[in-house]
Amino acid sequence: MKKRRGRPPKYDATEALEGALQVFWRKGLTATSLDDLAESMKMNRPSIYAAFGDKVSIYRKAFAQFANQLGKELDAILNDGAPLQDAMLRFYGQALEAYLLKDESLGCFATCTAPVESLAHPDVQDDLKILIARIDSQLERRLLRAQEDGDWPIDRDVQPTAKLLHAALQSLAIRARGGEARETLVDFYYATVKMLC
Amino acid sequence: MKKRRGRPPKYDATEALEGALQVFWRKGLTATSLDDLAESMKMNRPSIYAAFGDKVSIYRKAFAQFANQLGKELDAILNDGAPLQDAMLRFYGQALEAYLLKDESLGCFATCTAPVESLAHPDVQDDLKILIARIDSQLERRLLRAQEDGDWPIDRDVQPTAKLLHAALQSLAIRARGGEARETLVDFYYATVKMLC
DNA sequence: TTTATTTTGTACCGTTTCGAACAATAAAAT
DNA sequence: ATTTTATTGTTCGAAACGGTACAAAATAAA
Repeated sequence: MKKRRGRPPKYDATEALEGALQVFWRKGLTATSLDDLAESMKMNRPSIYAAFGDKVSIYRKAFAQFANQLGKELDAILNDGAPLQDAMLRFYGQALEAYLLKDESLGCFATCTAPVESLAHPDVQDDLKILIARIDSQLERRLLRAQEDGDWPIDRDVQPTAKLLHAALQSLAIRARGGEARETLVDFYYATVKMLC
Repeated sequence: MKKRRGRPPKYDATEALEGALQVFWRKGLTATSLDDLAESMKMNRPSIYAAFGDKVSIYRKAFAQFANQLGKELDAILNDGAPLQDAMLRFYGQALEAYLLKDESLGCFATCTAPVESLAHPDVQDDLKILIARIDSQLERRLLRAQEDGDWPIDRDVQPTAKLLHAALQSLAIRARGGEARETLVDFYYATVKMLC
């Protein structure tokens, strides 16, 4: 680890991308201006461009950071030893906490901001597709383990159930963004867990 | 029905809004410029403004037209006398045809373009919320009728199942927009109908 | 102390954007 | 015909946008 040579950066890359994520989450890619980003990333525009490239590149890097953190959190929730039903209730409960942060109707960053950009920006479409497949896969593996543990009926189809559980999560994201009340969303995911797990 | 007095409009309001819908569907509200709209609505900008107001107003009017047409189509599919499973398969099949029109990964206009705008434009949030509730309600009524007809188990919960069927539709929309292949989407909705209907 | 290197921050450029002003046009009413 | 009313289409202007040039600043190396 040798020392850098020039003037030291004032920013931290992870923190800056976290700031970018917060604006993109609320405004989406297109409606977010470079001035918005400069403010929330606490950098000025030339520094942003030098460090992360143009606006789509910043969005994709923020998306990647979001996806990685999400992957870790889901893994922790799904694989902490709790039975399937408990795990899934906490899975949805924690998601909903992020979707309704501080009573803002945020929804999911990926589900609510990426689809609209995916036609104009094929790279974003790929990012979204990969993230969806990754969550599908995490849920499938959890269901498989539940079957091995005798915690979930062996005769049910893992893959479609995983996708349906994922669909419920996406629906929570969209419904939260649409302003539905927390209570109705909670009722929905409880019923979903009851029906599918 | 008396005759209008001034120069007759060259445009038809429904057709113009249909043109607007097509651009908004692909680009979303923010990324669509008034020049884009002028081209697809076959009107020039001042005429658009006089007839439909500003960009958000145009979007909301196109959204309303979309929602009304969708409501009628769903009603026709769900209530044509076919058994529940057949009706739901055609419900998803017809949706997917729109979502993958001409092998464009369009997804659903409402699901893919409205959420990202709903924080900046509370009116759009309301439009989205109302449309979601309307589709929920149509599915609920169909399940209730299936119970009355002995076509669906009386002991299952109508409301959560309707929302879950709706969630599968929303997931199809997002997955289509993410570029998933038609075949995997078809497999998903067949499995969904099998599990829930 | 001097030089090399890297980031910062001000200022700027060309383009695109939204919205409006204005005259020209087309039809009905008088 | 003339007037009235409503839409069309050209044109304009002010603001916002994404992106960049360039000098000042800050640190390590020589």
